[in-house]
Amino acid sequence: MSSQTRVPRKQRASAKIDDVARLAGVSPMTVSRVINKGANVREETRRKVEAAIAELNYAPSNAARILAGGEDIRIGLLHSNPSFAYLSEFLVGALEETSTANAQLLVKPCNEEGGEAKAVEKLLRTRIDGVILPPPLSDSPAVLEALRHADVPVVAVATGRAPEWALSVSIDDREAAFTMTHHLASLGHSRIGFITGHPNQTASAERLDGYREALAALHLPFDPALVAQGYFTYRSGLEAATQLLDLAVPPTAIFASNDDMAAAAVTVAHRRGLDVPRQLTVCGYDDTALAVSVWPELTTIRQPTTDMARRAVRLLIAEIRSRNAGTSAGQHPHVVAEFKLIRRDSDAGPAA
Amino acid sequence: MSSQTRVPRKQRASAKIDDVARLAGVSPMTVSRVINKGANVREETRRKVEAAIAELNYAPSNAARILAGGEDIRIGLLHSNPSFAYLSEFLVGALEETSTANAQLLVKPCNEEGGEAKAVEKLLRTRIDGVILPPPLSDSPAVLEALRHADVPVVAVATGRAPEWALSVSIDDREAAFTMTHHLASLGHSRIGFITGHPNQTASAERLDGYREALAALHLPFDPALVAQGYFTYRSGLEAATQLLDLAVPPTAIFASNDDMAAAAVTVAHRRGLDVPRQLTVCGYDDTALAVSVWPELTTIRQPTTDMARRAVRLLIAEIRSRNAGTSAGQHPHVVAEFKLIRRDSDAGPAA
DNA sequence: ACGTTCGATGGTTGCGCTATCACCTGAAAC
DNA sequence: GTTTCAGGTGATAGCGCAACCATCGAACGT
Repeated sequence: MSSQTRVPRKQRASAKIDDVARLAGVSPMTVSRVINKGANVREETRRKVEAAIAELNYAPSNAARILAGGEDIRIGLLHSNPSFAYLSEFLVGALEETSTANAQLLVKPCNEEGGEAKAVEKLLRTRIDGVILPPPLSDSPAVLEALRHADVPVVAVATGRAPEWALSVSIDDREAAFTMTHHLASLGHSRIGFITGHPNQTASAERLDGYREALAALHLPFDPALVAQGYFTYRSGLEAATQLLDLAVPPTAIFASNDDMAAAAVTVAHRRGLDVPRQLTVCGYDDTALAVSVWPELTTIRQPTTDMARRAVRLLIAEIRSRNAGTSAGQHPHVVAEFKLIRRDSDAGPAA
Repeated sequence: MSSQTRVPRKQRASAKIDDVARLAGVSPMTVSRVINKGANVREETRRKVEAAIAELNYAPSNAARILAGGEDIRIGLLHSNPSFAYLSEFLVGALEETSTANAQLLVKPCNEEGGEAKAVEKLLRTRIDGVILPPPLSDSPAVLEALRHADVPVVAVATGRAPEWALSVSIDDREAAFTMTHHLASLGHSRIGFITGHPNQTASAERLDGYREALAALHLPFDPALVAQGYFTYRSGLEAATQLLDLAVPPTAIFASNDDMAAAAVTVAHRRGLDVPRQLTVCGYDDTALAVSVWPELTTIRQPTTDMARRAVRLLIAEIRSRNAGTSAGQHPHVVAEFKLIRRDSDAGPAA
């Protein structure tokens, strides 16, 4: 009835697709095509449109895109307190990939020991299309089980033995430990001590296996006394290294399952007046910031953490898409990333 | 003309606002009101709607909300490589806050020395409403200048001297250093060595000032020989500590401007057969993971990093909103967070 | 020469939500 | 008893974009 002149709701300063279309002298639809895949657009038209986009500094509205039928992928990332240093590299990679894929990343801490299932439940209540699990959560039976129960796609990262039903991205811990052990042997060491990781992380066993396999391959004897139990903490490394160096015939090299424990081994050596690496070689694993915050800087194994996070996100998104399309092949890819032995100053041949 | 039955575009499994409305027997608009602020809705109606929401497990579509006139805040976070451990705590806080505020966080590395301005430019090209700068970028004149030029709201975090035109969140470095120095003196130390931070980070000077002020307040002499230049790196800490301990009358305590350098000081002490803390007290700053990855664990100053990130985001969003509303008061709040002296095992009274 | 096909383009519609205003009730005010 | 007003509620109209046809011209075949 009334010819009311409603006030416009807002004045987004930024250009919209119609502005671009007008400037380029085409329809909005054509602009959309140029932005998206650009299929079936004449070269000349495309150029005009692109020029218009550049001139107006146009950036499509994500919200509108999603609303108009684009997908809206939401990925949850659960993390627990340990290894903040690792987490940040991981987050950066995940964030990067989710933003280029136009997905949302929801980061949730999952700290309390018993509250894991609860944290999962809480996360899932917000409609999550997939979950990405960095270590050590990627090994947590409670979390894994809760997620499996919810039938949500999951990527387990850097775990030694990912569940079959999940996706995974990891390095070959066994091979990495093999490589490091081989490296130490090639330096001339034959009594190589090993400090294990926490028994509830599957990677720990893999690393130990790699150590043993290398020994076997090199026809070196495996001496159980040279394997000391550690728990990935500095403190446990202190004890393990002490135990190893207290041996009647102590090792000439110690390979620790992470950098914290390697740093601890260095400390123990120094306290005993042992020069590293002249009198004792010490190697770590993970290449965390600690590896270069210690003197001498640690020879260690580096995982491409940021890149692994990126890959994990990509894997997850692919799985989500194929699920949505009903194309889920029931395949669960397990990606193996390349590790790298980083040689620094903590290794040398055995003392004469 | 044609009574074509268009195929529906997609079948979002999840409930929409209309479903809730129908179930609750009200209009979508009422549901919207309940979701948002709930102003002018009868208590009974609200309850019905809430029940319907719960039953359908309804979650509003962000995209639709934004599109329908909600704000769409995009915050950029620039970071450079140093102190990955810090970054991750920071990221977690920032992510948390942006997601509850329904804003987007765009994380961009800014590594190359000269490419800072370029990184800023690249970030700004994507329509950014504000930028959050963790250290050490919060002290980078190049970055700051580029941002100021672009007239974008900025929060500088953990900088000693934030530009007036920007927002900031930091602890009072001067007071923190004062507190630590005071603590050492109260333990009985009167010759307290100090290792400075990198001269291009403004917090360094603040910390030194705090040290000097505490000395003055305690009527202890200030001896320039007890101040050694460091650069926040482990290596520089090694040199600085060596210099300090080589003094004819060496200090009985060393206060380093960060944990890395404190760890280095511990190493130097150990190499000289000095027991820490029995024969030398060493204290750090920042409470990074390193502080507890070293033996003895470091007494240090802890910044509430995660919380500071949260606050920074909140500050930025408030500023963006008031700008959008044209209410920008020209005020630039500078929030001061609470630090905490964390006492661990690296300090004790001076040797008798 | 004329129909056929296909590539390029445009018009229309609607994604799910909220701003706006109209409306409708009941209670207080006259 | 009627007016007034406020609080509660509903109807309508987009937000900016992309899916879905429709269309139109040109290259192609016979």
